Amino acid sequence: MGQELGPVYLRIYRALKTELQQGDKKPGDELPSENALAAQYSTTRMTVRKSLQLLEREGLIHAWPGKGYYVSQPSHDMFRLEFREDAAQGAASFKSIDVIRAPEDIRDIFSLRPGSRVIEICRLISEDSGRVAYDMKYLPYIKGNPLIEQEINFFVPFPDIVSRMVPTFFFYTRMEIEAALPPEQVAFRLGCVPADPVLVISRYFMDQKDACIGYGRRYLRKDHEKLVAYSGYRE
Amino acid sequence: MGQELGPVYLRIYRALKTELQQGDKKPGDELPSENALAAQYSTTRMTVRKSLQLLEREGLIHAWPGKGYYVSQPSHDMFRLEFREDAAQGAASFKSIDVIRAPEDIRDIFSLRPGSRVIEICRLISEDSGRVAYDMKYLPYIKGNPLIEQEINFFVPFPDIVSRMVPTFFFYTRMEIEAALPPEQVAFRLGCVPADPVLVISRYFMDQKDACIGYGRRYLRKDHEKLVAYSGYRE
DNA sequence: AAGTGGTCTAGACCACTGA
DNA sequence: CAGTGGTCTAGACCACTTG
Repeated sequence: MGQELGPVYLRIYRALKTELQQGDKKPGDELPSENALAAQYSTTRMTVRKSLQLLEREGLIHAWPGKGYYVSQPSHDMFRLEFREDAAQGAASFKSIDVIRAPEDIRDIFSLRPGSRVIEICRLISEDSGRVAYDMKYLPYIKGNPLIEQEINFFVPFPDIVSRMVPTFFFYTRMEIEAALPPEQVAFRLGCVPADPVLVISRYFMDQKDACIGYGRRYLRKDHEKLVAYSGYRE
Repeated sequence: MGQELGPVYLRIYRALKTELQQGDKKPGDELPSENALAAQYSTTRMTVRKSLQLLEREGLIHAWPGKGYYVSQPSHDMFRLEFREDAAQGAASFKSIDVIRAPEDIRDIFSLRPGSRVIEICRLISEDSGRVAYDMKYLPYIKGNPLIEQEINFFVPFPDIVSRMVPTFFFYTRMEIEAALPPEQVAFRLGCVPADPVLVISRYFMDQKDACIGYGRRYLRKDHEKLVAYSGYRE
């Protein structure tokens, strides 16, 4: 027999999870009650509850007060997607950082008046195989904020830069993913023809009042890098 | 003052969360110890722990055994993406369901021998504004499995159909998102020209042994429907 | 009425960090 | 060393479901 290691609540958790993995229990089936499990493992309800809460958090089971615990029907429509600012192996060749008059689309995003200025940061990401992505980021320009200017020169992740602009770190990011033909300039910089579709990934950093405080857009060449997401129980 | 409702651990949780939202505490700052909070709220450590675990699960704070609790630096590179089988308002006009000899790409996905057959389900999704998406789904064909044939005619979500094929409900989905030009047939059915890029969303349903047990591919017209994902603390 | 999960108490021992 | 979080115990009362 394998050694039973670690805290009691983890041993119970693993035992129950194994039962579910092996198909001994199907969605809709009832689990033993907390009291039954406590007796079975010679422990108390509080310890058993900890095991069950773990399974519940993973979406494997759910509690029905007054009745018992039941195996859940797993959902496969919520996905986890990882998108890192700095491509893992990608060499990020710096392109430009400027204060410019905001183009109309950027003005709309930040709700700025015509003529307002924004900070624009452009980068080209390359790998061994060639150019992979072109990245544009925008921040509202606030006079006399040298902090930002200094830090932008270093490789501080964009979310962290955005974070300095708000009084609290409570903000969220909305990502939009679409397919498009690249603007001529972008195609040129990516070294592909404008008829080649690219993946466009937009990120809107929104504060608690749903105002946009940072915006980034990345063009991904279709022949490199895919976006990957997962749902369910990946080992 | 607003009424303080609900269990004690939720009141403590809300009080602490409000402090974080208002920026009273910044990432890296230390929180009061469990004992201090228990005294402050005239309760016990176990109750306070429950509040803190909630915040910890949300990624807002982390515990450092032997030291204390600290406000976390939130990460903005893990996103939540919702992808529903049946477009919310989209009228799913049924197109075809057939048993066919697997094309080479599908054979590779399922690791099938040449000549093997698969079930192919095609659907065209339309909205008021017009055709939005074209959907292809594949399952290995297993003789004498009338269950599947019967159920496929109804609008059972694909993950649930796939679920019947495995002894346990433990499987995961891998999604790949890319930009591409649509194959001629797909462009025709979507009512767009082949030079118009589309979003291609592939889903691989994988069992515990990393074998593919179901595959779906959706072509999304670029002028409709974007994929949207979120990270961080959305209210 | 008996059993269930949800909450809560008032202790306990442990391994760990810091002064 | 005193203080911290991590685990665990042996009770308790409540609202709820079921027979």
